[in-house]
Amino acid sequence: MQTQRASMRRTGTATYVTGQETAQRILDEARRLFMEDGHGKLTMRRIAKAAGMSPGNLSYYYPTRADLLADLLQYVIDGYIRQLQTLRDEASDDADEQFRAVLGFVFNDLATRETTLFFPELWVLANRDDWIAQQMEKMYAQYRAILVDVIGLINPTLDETRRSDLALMISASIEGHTVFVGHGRPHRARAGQLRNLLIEHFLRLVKDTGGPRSADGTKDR
Amino acid sequence: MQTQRASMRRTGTATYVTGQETAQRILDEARRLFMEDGHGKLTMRRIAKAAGMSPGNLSYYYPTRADLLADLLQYVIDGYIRQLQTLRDEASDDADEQFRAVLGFVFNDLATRETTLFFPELWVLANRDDWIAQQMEKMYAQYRAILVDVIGLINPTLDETRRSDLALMISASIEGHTVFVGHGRPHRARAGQLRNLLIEHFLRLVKDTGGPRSADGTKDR
Amino acid sequence: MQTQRASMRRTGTATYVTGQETAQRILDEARRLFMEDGHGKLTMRRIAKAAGMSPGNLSYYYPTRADLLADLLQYVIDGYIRQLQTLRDEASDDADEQFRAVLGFVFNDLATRETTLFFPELWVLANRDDWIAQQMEKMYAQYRAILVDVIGLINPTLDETRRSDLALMISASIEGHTVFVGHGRPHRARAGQLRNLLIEHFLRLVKDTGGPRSADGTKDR
Amino acid sequence: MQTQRASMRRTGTATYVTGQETAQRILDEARRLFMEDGHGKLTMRRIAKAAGMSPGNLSYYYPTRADLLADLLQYVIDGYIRQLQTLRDEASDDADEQFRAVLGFVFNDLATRETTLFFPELWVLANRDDWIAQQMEKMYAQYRAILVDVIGLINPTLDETRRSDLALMISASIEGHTVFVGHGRPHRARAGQLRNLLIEHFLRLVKDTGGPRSADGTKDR
DNA sequence: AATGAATGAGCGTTCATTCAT
DNA sequence: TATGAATGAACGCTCATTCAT
Repeated sequence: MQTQRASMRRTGTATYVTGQETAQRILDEARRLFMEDGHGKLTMRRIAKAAGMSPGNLSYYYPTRADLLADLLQYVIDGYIRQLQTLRDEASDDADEQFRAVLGFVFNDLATRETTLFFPELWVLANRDDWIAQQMEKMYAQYRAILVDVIGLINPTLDETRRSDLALMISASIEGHTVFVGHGRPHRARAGQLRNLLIEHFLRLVKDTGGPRSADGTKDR
Repeated sequence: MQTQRASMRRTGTATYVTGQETAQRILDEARRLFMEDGHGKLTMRRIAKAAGMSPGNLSYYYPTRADLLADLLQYVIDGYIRQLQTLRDEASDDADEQFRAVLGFVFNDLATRETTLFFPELWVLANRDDWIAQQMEKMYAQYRAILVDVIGLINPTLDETRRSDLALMISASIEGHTVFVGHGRPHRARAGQLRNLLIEHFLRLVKDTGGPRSADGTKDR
Repeated sequence: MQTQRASMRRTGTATYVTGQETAQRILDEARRLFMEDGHGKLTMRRIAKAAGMSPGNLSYYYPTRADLLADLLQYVIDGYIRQLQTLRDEASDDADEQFRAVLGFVFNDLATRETTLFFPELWVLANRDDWIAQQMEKMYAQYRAILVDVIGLINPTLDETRRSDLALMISASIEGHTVFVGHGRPHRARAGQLRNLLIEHFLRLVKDTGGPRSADGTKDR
Repeated sequence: MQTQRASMRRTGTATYVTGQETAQRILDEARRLFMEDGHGKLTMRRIAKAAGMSPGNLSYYYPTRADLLADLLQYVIDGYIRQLQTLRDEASDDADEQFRAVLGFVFNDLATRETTLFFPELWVLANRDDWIAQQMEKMYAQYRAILVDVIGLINPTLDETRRSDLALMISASIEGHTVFVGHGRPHRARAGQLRNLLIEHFLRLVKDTGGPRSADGTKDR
């Protein structure tokens, strides 16, 4: 497993121990504030205060807010990627169970307070900032890569395109539930039901889908 | 059907014609700015300037930014609700076709620039503001009500709960595609494929799902 | 004579009486601070405080510091231009006396605290900002225009180019004395001597200079 | 003749070779930045970065910005003084030619980018800081000393005061041209004309001026 | 002799809001 | 209804400076 470091926009070198601690404190507090109050209220001053430092010192580590935000998102996204890799490593032998494990994990995660609050913010930012869109896509791509593999195990007759499309469709569908059954969302009570419904159903779909150019009625309309 | 104007937080009485026109102009320009640059850059000054008025006069119509935002979201959401109702009214007799029409419309809509930009912003706001969450849920509830009806036509053996769960799952799944195949999003080229895949597949699911407490392997895990 | 107004970069409309007063107070206090402490210490906050207003209100009148500075320089320069025009209007009939009056006025003015402090700041700004350089040149051009006229009266045999060159040389020479005999400068005690020396001498030069392409030994070396 | 280095405010002892090199690098980079962007943008951080060092280390050499500025101006001024002395040493035997050489050199120099940008900054600083005013005066005094000598050679009948006044007047006049015919200034195309006009004319003045208390019409007015 | 780390004040500017006109 | 005029807090950021390492 990789080391923790994700910071690349930081100019404060953090070579001393105190510096490293400060750098970490910045990311942690920024992360907390981001989750808590969203991007709009994530100001340099608030981060500095939360991390117990002066604004001047914060901008020694991050000269601009954009730099800090970039590192912060990288940091959080890296956390998710690491979880995904762990997930894969721990996968059982049975393909169906792998499928259930991966989607189940994501579904459960989406209901946590952190994820429910974080991802919509990320989606908004990605809509306005190309670099953020890229990082986000990189993360989702890693996630889908796992899905593509598992789908291939379940139904080896599917070609690459079909596997990709299925993975994309499945992951997009699950992500969509964040807004409805996520933490504090109105239908969170149905989360368990929907999770099983969705997973079993997509599992069946993967199995049932014919090979390349299958007769599933797909034609662009 | 509702009237065109939805303003309820506005304190300016807008009893004169010019006042009504101004009120409308505010909402239209605010809407445009919201779509264009997002909630974070939607400031009273910018709205006032866009609507060709002074900030002072804007705050005659909307004493606080929150009031304006509330009316604005109501206004935009009402627009979507109206579209949904039109959709229902124009539905064909064939249940399958109704299903395809409703979901097809939503899927196509999600790829428009406006919707791709607007909904994630709405989701973020709903995460932080209960009133907004309520209005959003009201809108989605109307949308799902249509779905529940159509699902009932397709498969009358399903009980209320099952219909609701299916409608929720289907709508959530489709919404999730906004982030991946929406306007400017990295996989927009697959939108057509995914739309058909998703719709046909959900249609089959609705048909195949057993009656109440069906043996679909669903148990909370 | 023109009205007092020079402001063109101001966005505060100053239509009310209080607004006009405020606009005037800003320019006056800014002018005072500029003379007193120089461009480097002329900050929006200091101006606002000196004019007894909030920074927010100052930026209602001048959205940016550059706008304020532009108006300020225009305002001060206009003051000098007005003085120059008065000077011309009051000129006596005798050409020699006109010459002495104009140069004597400038020389005396350069020794005032205001002018000694203001002009070097202006020269520095003109070195870095084209717009300021333009405004400055416009002012000096008006000044030289007067000189050119008087020189023509004194020695009608001179062609345009020669008159212009003489005016330029004379005015530049006098300006240079600001740094040496201006207010608080080390040789201010010699100001009187030098003024007479310089003026009489330039007067003789104007008289002695031959017509166009005179045999004054001028060849580019 | 002075040594090359003039640093007197510096507290870093610079006893090691590397220290001396660093001290030199600071002055050179500071000089470059001062010429390039002016006093207002000459910050400790920018100098440190340009000299490839940390702000902390810079303040080991110069504890305050004022100290650095003092040394810097001394350094630059010393450069000019050295040029002036070279000038004198290379002077021809003919007095008239010496006069032309000295003034010609200064006039040409004033049109260089460096000098056009540097001197007005110096004048401004001298207006606000006595120590700087002193150093500047010291430099100009040396320059005028040369002029006084040459003037004495040309016209030995002049007494000290008259020679001094003439030197002051001549040097001030030439300095004034910086703003009008210097580098990038609007009348730089006339520089050659004006130089000859001015020099020949002042040469004649020196020759023509009567002895002490001459009847040149000079009376304080 | 040098860097890393930190402070605290100040910068220009934007903002929601208020209120007299 | 509408604008003009004003506030005061907050924003991101830069600065000279200090001090431990």
